[in-house]
Amino acid sequence: MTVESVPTAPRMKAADRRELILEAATAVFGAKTYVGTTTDEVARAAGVSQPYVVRLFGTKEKLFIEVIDRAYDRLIEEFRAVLPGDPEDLGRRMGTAYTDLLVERGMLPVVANSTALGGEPEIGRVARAGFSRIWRFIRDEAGFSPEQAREFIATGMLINTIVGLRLTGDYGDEVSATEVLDACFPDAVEKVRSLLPAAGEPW
Amino acid sequence: MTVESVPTAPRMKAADRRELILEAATAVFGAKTYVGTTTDEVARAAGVSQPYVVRLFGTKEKLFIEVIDRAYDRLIEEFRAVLPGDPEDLGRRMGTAYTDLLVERGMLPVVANSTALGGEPEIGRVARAGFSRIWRFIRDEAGFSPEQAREFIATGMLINTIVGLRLTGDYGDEVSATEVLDACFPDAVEKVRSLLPAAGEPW
DNA sequence: GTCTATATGCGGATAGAC
DNA sequence: GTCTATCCGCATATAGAC
Repeated sequence: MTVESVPTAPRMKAADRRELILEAATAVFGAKTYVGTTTDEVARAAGVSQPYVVRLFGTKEKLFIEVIDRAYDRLIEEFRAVLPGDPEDLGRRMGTAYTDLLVERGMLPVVANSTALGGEPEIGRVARAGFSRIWRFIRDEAGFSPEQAREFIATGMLINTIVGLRLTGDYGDEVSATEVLDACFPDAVEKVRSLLPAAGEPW
Repeated sequence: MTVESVPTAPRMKAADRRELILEAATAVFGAKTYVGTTTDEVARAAGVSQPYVVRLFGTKEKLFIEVIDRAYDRLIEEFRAVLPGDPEDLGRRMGTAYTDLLVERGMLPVVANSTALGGEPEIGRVARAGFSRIWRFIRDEAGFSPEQAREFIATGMLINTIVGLRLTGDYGDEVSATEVLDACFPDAVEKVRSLLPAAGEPW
């Protein structure tokens, strides 16, 4: 009986492997923040070895930069998809597109996290650029007024907060999630709740 | 000539020293996030040794928890201070109270950072509790309607984002800070800009 | 294309002196 | 009340085999 070789990742084109790792990285970075994430966790989530992650992306920072860049792109892609239709209703459709992205693990949290990292030279640059793209899209393509744009983005940031705080249940004397969510997004309560992990749970 | 003793922190009552360290910690945590901050940086910012910080607060996590708890308290204190006066104008006064807190280094960023850490068992608990206090204050003491409350908090989160992104200048092809700030808070532009560090600058 | 082994540096925390 | 010395664990990154 020969010694079985340790299960190793199946060979695959580097481009596909990159894609796979980027998805895993989005989920992990989203759950644990940029600094809180180790390249090893990303590697395990993607089913490859830690050095290979570094090998493919150079550094953890470069990996994160690709992740947030992709996330901002994805966001715009989803917004653009709901452009056709009644302009009166566009804000609502875009809001739905935003919360729908909760199913793509890490996508929203990663964007949220990036907005806290403006102080990092490289990451900050990319984060500001991503935010700019969103802003321009909303103004130019969606045709929002400054006031509408401000309102829309502010609401998105509030959703990020609810997600980040894991405001999904009732925590004793703390404010009830239902109360905040009800006040904020009466029609999205169930969706948001069902897509959030419980507090303390991994995502 | 006797050998000079290494400059050492002057003796001081532990309570005062705690306070001093908490202020330094707020600034550092605010600038570099919870995970990104080392207890050594906090110590140096406070002018004491690293082990002493740990000695006084037990762990880095406990220190951070005290920091955000204090920050949420401070926030409410400032809001409460502007309660008296024309109710029509209360929202604006509270908004001003919020942005005025930018002068207290780290205060706002630390609160923002805490909202991303709901996944951490201990920190998440405290962060949700802090957010709850704010929410209840706005509803019960300030008497905001659910819609007003939602609007007010969402705007606060947007301000946090602008601060976190360091959206303070013109970055080439990126969106101009003036454009976003103008659209968001026409009357606070100068204050916010003047209180933010430039991108890449320490805070 | 992917792994194992490993160097290296850093951060949190402890022990104990003054 | 505060410091110095230091241990230990962990995370990133490199070298090099298969």
